[in-house]
Formats: sequence, structure tokens, C-alpha cells
Amino acid sequence: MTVTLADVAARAQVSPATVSRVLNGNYPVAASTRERVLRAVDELDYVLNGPASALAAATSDLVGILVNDIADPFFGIMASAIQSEVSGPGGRAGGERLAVVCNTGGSPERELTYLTLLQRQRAAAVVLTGGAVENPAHLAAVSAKLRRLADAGTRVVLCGRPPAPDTSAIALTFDNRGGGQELTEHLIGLGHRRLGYIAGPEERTTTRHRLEGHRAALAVHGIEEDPRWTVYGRYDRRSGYEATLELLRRDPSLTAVVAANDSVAIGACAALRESGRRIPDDVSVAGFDDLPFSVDAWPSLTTVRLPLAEAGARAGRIAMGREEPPPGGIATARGELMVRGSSGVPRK
Amino acid sequence: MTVTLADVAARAQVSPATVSRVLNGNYPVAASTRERVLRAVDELDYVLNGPASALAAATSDLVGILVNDIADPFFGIMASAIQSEVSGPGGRAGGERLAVVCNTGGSPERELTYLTLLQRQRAAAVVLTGGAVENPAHLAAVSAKLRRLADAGTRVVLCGRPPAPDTSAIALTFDNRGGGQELTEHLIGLGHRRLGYIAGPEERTTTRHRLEGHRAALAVHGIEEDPRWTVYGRYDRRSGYEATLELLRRDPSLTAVVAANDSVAIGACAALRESGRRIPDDVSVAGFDDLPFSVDAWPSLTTVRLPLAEAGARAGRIAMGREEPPPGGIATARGELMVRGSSGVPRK
DNA sequence: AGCGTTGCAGCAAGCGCTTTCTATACAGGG
DNA sequence: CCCTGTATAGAAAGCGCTTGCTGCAACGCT
Repeated sequence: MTVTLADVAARAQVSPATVSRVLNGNYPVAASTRERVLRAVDELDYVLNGPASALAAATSDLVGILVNDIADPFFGIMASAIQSEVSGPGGRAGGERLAVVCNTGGSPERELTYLTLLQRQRAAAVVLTGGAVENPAHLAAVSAKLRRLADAGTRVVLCGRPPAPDTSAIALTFDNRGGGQELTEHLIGLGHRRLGYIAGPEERTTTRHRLEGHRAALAVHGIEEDPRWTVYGRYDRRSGYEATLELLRRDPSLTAVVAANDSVAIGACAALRESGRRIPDDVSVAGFDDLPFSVDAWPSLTTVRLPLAEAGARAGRIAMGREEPPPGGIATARGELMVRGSSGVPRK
Repeated sequence: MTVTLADVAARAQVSPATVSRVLNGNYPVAASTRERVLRAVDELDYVLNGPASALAAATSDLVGILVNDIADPFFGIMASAIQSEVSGPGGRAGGERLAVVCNTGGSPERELTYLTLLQRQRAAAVVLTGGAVENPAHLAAVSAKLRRLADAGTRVVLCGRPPAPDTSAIALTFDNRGGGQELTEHLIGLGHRRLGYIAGPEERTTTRHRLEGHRAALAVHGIEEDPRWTVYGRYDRRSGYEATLELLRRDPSLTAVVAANDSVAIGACAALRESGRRIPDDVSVAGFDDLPFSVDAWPSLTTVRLPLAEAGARAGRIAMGREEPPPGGIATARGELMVRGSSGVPRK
């Protein structure tokens, strides 16, 4: 029924071995023979059997990209950058690898499941993106998985994610702490003294690092933090909206709201507006990530730009072995403070 | 080095066949034997070799999801819904299938390449999402591919995409035309007579259908369309921003701007605001899709809600054979007009 | 002329699993 | 007590491909 290598070989009047070598192009084949084979491939509309090939060669052309939330552009941008590098240098339309993204939905179990599935497929490489869940048991389980993957020859790269201890995984991280600190220092510099903070999910590394940066800035300027000023939530708009209402309820005198990311900040803006406050006249707002929509939010968002696409591209190249890993296997990219319309001098 | 089925069999003191049967659970195995095998699997930390299994069984557990733009929540939401259905009913954390999303970036070549790659892997199912490129040659090529995939036993489902002619693919489409018409009729009902339209890429089905709906509404109300009122662009914010400036240049007297989707509409809002116009007092704006951010844009966006998650979930179930395909293989979902703050009565 | 090279193609042995067919063991009915 | 039926396990034949090794011309060197 389906066309096999042998069919092609018969049609081209060569041995299956020769067809295989033409297709893989890693062994000398005479030009005339090659052409004959290629013609047969074309005429029969032959498509390689991936599993068979993977089995025989003990490698596959699958590259997995794990993301926490596929509906969030933060991950979309990184995934997109990774994929284009994996699919072929210079943006060749496709290339030979199957770059696929897997959506964990932020669930540790799903993360592990996908890792196993990828291990099962003998993936050529795996890129994990975004913050990790800080549960020790989970971290250990992930590290163990990554070790086994690496042992099996799968290249493992972490992108926008902290290094995995006891692992050979290359880590390209973001300086969330530094960015958070710089951002809050900017607000303090403007004169803010009562700053609310809307954090992400409590057990995420990203959440913790950004919050630590925020608090470091407060400490540097001798501002004692009121516990009521921090609310945890999710990394989405609705969460920002609700958390802001909660913050205002707890302390209506806040003059600034720092959000865990841009989506949250947008939600915060909506809540502030609905409560009759003007931005930044009454309350300043700051985000994180500098996603594309942030610049033309209203007002445009003061935030920290993260080199998402650059990091993704680099992770993709490293995963394909086309770029040297950074010394020590770890590289940290700094964020860049983007001061825009949503932050200003407090009026009271 | 790596653990194989035979190793597990040896450890459990059974034959490889028995281990395979325990793992696949489709053949009677005595409870005691099963347990022994499972223990051995656990102790050896055995992971099935996917390619070998796929080769022997002539099927794989890979399910591919093709999207035009992974950074766009429109696709993210559908992909996410598809993935959860594929990964297991009731949201089981993982399940047995590897649901992966492939980013075509809207490029026809990449679309074809991914289809071939998926065919190579003998994917269990493939779901194509979003508008198709209306190039006849490309459509024919895609149809041919889909036919071969179906022949090889791969289930093919189109989600938010028009039916593929001469194909057995199940199509779950959106009524873009009807939605577009309803939206524009709403604006006309408010009194608008000079409406700009920012379309998506010219060769996409989605673009054409939405625009046709818009024009149908104009025709119904006897409004003669000025060719200057339509600008084509991409489905992103920046495009909306630029297109709006262009529209205003061409005809500063427009009282409404209808955008191809919500992102474009957000960009339009930014451009209008920068040109000193108030929304909706001076100019009304309307989007399409009702993505999550639309409700708390400022002002909140009048748009057409598409059942993205529902359609995705259904597509996922059909792809897994857990739901009957619609009669005739085609189902069309209507959009729902969401009237919000960005549309109002024109003031002049 | 003899012989080592070089260039290209084929043989055949797997890769690790699934599955058909066969074998064995035991239970119960005649 | 033999025969049939039922339940469970094993043997072995591939699945379609890759690749180390062998084979064999043609070539150029001494």
C-alpha cells in the first residue's frame, strides 16, 4: 500500500542502501545515480518512514519546546524564535527538523509527561521555557528527567528559566531580579513611597525573582514594606484586574502598582480606571516583559524589556548545535527599563 | 546503555511479548504477572522506544496542530483547547498522545513542510487551524497532502478553517461573513455612513469572508463604498496602527473603523488617540474574535465573539475519534456580536 | 605489468517493538 | 479418565530503515 524505500530502490534500479544514502546525503553517490533515485522518489511520491528511520539511526528529527501557556505571547514569541532557528538557518521554510511546541499549562505533571513523551520519541533536543515551579520534589523529578534525556543524547536547553542543578542543561536566563529592582527604583525615584505589588503564582521562580528585586529596591531606599501591599495571582489580565481592586481595598492611598508582567499591568490599568483613578496622575503602573501590546496600551506601559526573541533564537541555535553554549553553561540576559506614559510623579 | 523491553522482560522473568502486552493493555495478562512486569518497569526506569513501537505497530501517538502564528492568542486559545482534549479526556494531566503545535508563520511552504514532516512521523491526527491561503496551487497541494495523510490513516480536522475540497477532512468553520455583516450593520444602525475597513492579508480566506460580510452590510443599507476606505495589512497591532493612519490620511471624515481582528483594532485605537480623536465620540472602532484582552482595552472593544475554545475542544475530540463528526463533515459556528464601549453614535 | 588507491554500490545485520500463531496448564463435562 | 475449552505465556517473523563491511571497477603509480 504505502511506498517504501525498497519500492523506490526497485524503480531506480539500485539497492535500498543507495536510496537511503541519497536521501541522507552523507555518503558519496554518483551524480547520475542520485538523479535517478530522486526521480523515482518524486514519481512514487515517496515519504520517508520517520519511525523506521529513527529506530535504525537511533536518532530522530523531533525537537520539543515546552511552554507554560501557549496563549501567552511571552511564550509565543520565544517559541516562534526557537522554531525558526530549529527549522533551518536563515529562515529556510521548513528544514528537516520537526520543531513542535508542547503546552504544559503550567502544570508540573504535564511538564513531566511531555518530557517523557519526548524522551520516548528520542527527541533530538528539548527546550524548556519560562519560570519553573519551585516545588523541590518536582524540581528533582525534572532534573532527573533532564539527566536521562541528556544521557540518551538529547540536547537540553533552558530558555528564560533558571539553571537545573545537577544537569548538563544549558541555561539562558533573564535577570528578573535586576529588572524588578531597576523598575521599582525608577518609581521610587519619581517620588513614590506606597507601592502595591501584584505578583504571579507564588511557587514560580519568575514570580519570586521579580518580587525580590522589587523588595530590594524598597530596602535600598529605606522604605518599609507593608505586607498588605503584595497580592499574589496569575500571570494574566484578569488576575491583575482583581488584584488591583484588592490592593485598593486594602490601601486606597497607594500611588503606584507594580505588576508581575504586562498582562497583569493591563488588567491593573483597567481596574484603576474603573475606580476613577487616572494613570499616571493618581496612580502609576508598571509591567514587565515589554510585550508588543504594551507600547500602545493606554497609557503606554512603563516596563522592563526582555530579549525574548533573541534568547529564543540563541536557545534554538544551541539546541541545534549551531552555536557554542555560554561558558559554564549559563548566560543571563539583562532586561532594559522602558519608561513610558504609565509612570509619573505622584501628585499627593 | 538504554533499557529495552527485553531488559524489562528479563528482570520480570517473562517474555518480551508479555511486557509489551502489559504496557499496551490489550491482551489478557494475569494480575500477578502484570504486577511483576510493572515493578520491573519501574525499577529499571524503562521508557518505551517510540519509533520502534510506531514502526512495529504502524501507528504513532503524535498529533500535530498547525497554527499560523503561535504568538497570536487567537491560535493559542484554539491550540490549547485542542491539546487538552487530545492529551486526555477530563483534562487528565498528559494522557498518552503527544499533542504538538507547529508554527507555520502563515507561510504556505512551511505549512506543506510541516504536513510532510507529520506524515513522515505517521501522525495519528492533524488539526489545521485558522484561515487558509487562497492560492489555487497551494490549496491543491494541501488537499493532495491531506488526502495522502487520510489514506495513511491519519485523521484530519480543520478548525476555524474552510473545508478542503476533494478531501475527507472534517471542517469546523466560523461564520466570518455573517459575523462581519452583523458587526457592520450594528455600526450602520448607530448612524455611521463613512466606515473605514482594515483587512488582513489579501490572500487569506478569513480576510475575504470578513470583508465580504462588511460589504454585504453596506450594500444592504445602500451605502456605496469608497475604495479608499479599505486598507489591507497583517493581523497584528502594528498593522492596525499604520493602516488607521493611512485611512485617516485618505479620508479624515471617517466616523468608524472596522478592523479585521481585535489586535488590529487595538492598533487602530492607538492611532486614533494619537491623532487626537476620541473613541467612540469622534470615531467608533470594532474588532473581531473577542480575544481576552478586548474586554478591557480602553475603551472596551465592540467585536464579534468566536467560540475558539469550544471549536478547538470539539476538533480535538473529533481528531481523537471521541466525537462523531458533524453530518456532511462540515459544521459552521456563528459569532456573537459583543457591543461595548468602542462603538457609539457618530457626532457629526 | 603489477598493485595499492579511490570511488561507488550492494549485502546483510540489526534497531526495539508488536502480533500472529502456537504451546502449555488447568478446569470441567461426558 | 480422556477430551474440549479457556486462560495465559512464549517463539518468531517481521515493520522500514541505516550502516559497517565487502566487492569490484577504473585509475594512476612505480
